[in-house]
Amino acid sequence: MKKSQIKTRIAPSPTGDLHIGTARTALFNYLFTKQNNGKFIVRIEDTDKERSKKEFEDNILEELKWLGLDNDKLYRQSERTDIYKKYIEKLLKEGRAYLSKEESKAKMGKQIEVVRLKNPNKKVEFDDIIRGKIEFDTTELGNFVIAKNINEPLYHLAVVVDDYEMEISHIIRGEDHISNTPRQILIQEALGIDRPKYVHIPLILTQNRSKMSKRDNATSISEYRRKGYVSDALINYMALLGWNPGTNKELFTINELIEEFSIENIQKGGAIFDIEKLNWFNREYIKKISEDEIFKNIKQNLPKDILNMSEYNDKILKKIIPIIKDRISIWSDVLKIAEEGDLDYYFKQPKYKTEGLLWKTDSDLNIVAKNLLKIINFFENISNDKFSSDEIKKIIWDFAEKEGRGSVLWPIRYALSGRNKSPDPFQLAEVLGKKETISRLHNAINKIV
RNA sequence: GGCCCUAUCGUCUAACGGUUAGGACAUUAGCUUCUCAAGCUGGCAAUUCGGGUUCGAUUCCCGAUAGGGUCACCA
Repeated sequence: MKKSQIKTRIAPSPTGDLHIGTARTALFNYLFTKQNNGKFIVRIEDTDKERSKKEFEDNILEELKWLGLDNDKLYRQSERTDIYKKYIEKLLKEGRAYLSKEESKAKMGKQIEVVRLKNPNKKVEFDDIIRGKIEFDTTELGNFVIAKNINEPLYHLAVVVDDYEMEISHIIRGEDHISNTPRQILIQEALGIDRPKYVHIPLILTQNRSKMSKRDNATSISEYRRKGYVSDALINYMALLGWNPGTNKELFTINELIEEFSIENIQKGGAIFDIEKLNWFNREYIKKISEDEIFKNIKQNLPKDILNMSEYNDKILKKIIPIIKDRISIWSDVLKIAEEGDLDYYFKQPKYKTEGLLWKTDSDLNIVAKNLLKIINFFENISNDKFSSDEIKKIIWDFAEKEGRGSVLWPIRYALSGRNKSPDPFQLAEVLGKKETISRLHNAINKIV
């Protein structure tokens, strides 16, 4: 066995979409491997014919690719039965395993013949790079089954054989595999093969501190992708779940992660998955994305009612990108905002009740009308190309100051948006343009008189 | 229940055996042009408990407690 090269693997079973925990394990393997110029292997563990599905394999591969965790080599256990058979026969021939006739547990009453390992019933001790020595008494394991028959290996046998054949140097996997390790070591010893290095990383936990399982809400990478998380944000967040650089730095590119990652800094205890923090990371990444890319993503998440309205056009959407950008954490928030009615008014005259034009303590709509008329006057005097937020503000500020900011600003903003909450009136006016702004102001006045 | 792993703010975490126990998210107050968002400034908030070892334990050891994982003819 060549020892010099670092070789790692992840071994997902295609019984579900790529799980967030598997993705994080893949990431740690990937970072460690790339840092050491090693090889990262993906091995699809599909020995269970009943539960393995091609669609899940496709999903796993697809999402790993989306995350940027490319593998150097892909294997499928279902294509390697001949190899396992050789090892099972060896074990049988050397008396380290035996055939056992017994009643099927799966199918009551059916007689079958399984392959069991002869357990030497000894204490097994192994070193875990992040946990130190771990000791087990394997007696309680009994003569466990390693294959359903000579052609159908079970998990433990297949894993041991593959890790050996593929020359895996470091097995970096979830903590839930600690208890599997002694079994696998027993098989290695029966086979007389070398032991790889073990690294058991902490689990990702749900809010109630239990292992994230498929039945929990959002556990597949696909779901996060669909909701509009950015892959780099997901990577960054997952890297910091259970690992830290030892400094206060939190934002990392994948290359920085490869550079700074270290197994020694991996945490021992499980980490709760915190969607709020992930959202924060996602915002940070959205900030860095180019206008074009943002535009594309926002448009994709716009509901049909907006896209299909006659007033819709890309120009306006482009203008409100900064406004939207500040209000979303993930792309699907665009849809949420739209559904709450906070986007319509950029495209068409909003409907609203006249009383809404009144600022808090004010009660006289006639004064509102008078003020709006005055504002229209100001606006008329601004040339089209100077109709910008800053300019508008400069021109009406003194007047607003004199009449009371709320009394002036609120009606403008409300006349333009028809909403109690919106961006400020200057921004709105700029987006809408001189003509539309003035038109909406006139509309408001007409409603009053 | 057996075996195994783990234990710092609500959450993710930092701290050669000596720090006012630090940062981030969340939260909270204030500021910033009316409302919102963003931004800025400040606040609240933790070493599970009990024994040791030590001049001195978040840190080392033991125990308790709590949480988690695992106990297949799944992986």
